[in-house]
Amino acid sequence: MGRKRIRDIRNEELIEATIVAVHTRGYGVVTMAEIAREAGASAASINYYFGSKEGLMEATMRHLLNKLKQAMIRGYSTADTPKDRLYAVMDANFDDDLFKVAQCSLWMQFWASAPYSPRLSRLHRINRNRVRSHFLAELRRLVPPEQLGTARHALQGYMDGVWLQAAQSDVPLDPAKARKAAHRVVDLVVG
Amino acid sequence: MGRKRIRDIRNEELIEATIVAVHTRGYGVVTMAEIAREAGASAASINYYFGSKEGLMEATMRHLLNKLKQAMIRGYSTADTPKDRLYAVMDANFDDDLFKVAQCSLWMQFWASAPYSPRLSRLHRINRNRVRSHFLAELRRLVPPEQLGTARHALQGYMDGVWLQAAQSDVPLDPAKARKAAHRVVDLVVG
DNA sequence: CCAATTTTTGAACGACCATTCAAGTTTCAG
DNA sequence: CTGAAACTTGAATGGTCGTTCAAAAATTGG
Repeated sequence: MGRKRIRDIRNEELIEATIVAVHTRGYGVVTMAEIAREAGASAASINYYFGSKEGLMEATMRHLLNKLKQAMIRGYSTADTPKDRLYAVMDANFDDDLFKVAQCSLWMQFWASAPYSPRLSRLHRINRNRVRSHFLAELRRLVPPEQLGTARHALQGYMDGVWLQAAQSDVPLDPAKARKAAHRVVDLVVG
Repeated sequence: MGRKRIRDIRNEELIEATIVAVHTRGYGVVTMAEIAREAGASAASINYYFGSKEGLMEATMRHLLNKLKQAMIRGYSTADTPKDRLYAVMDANFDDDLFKVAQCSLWMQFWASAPYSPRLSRLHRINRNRVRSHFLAELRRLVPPEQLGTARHALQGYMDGVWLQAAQSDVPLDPAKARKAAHRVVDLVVG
């Protein structure tokens, strides 16, 4: 099992380097060599670990999706009322660990290229459905049935929109502020 | 002036082909040859008209931004109350001419790559500021000052979010339905 | 119909890049 | 200590793509 350690360490280093490199150079144009330099490794060693550039990208996306999932679980564990759980869904997306410019940027770029990669679009769809059903489950208890679709649409759209803007920010983000703003939008929508 | 005609016709044809090709293949990987084939022309002739690939992309973006601007002006001309003008801003973004999968897709991909191209990011910033100030101008008359920021944020975020989702759709969009939904969100936010 | 201008394109060029591979270096179980 | 397994990398490979350019084709004004 000692054998597995190095692989795990390298994986994480390379994924972190990927996040930084994709953010600074752009998903479409970043090269293996640039990612490798960011990680202090060689392009060949990335292929040794991830098989290909696409494999690296998929692994990086999985890493981010997992962060989101963990934040969601963490939030749910201390939320008792439907509205608190609605807040929790929002808070997970604006978690301190997730709501950073580089990560929002990466997220958006994965999003933009997901339709052209079966491996990425699958991840994307799974995540989107999970968020959607969380929203619906809580909203069902908070708004009349005829407003359900509109409310879900408004909240999920808002979330996406904020990430989109965050990705373009040239100053560090303020996750706590974003959560406050999100709560106010929730209040606006569910009354 | 007969001299200008051919150039204009070709420009439009090539831009339309660009929209289709970028949508089907992805901004990051589409090639000049693919765009040319879509337009029934050669890659070399695109350079003759637009100078470079980036020039073509900028021209295509300008084309879409102009469509949005026209739709906005059209909507404003028949809106009398602040709320009607707020509807009009939304309606412009979900105009029959604009709210199509290929165009939403293109829009989003431009968005994702704007930070890495000075020419594109300039266009992006200008458009974003125009939409923002339209929202603020109308909202000022509809919500109390302390809710102004939240309301603007919620509506603009919603708009972006819907485009984002529309870009991933695998069925044709229904602009009229999108406008109705947007109106309901506006009602939800400004009461 | 002619010459000048505009438009089109095939082919060539030059640069770039993901991936592979053979040859090294490091790590570690026994 | 030792040999095998894990890890690393520089260089080579094969391919792709944007751009250029010279020459051909089409258009236009006179």
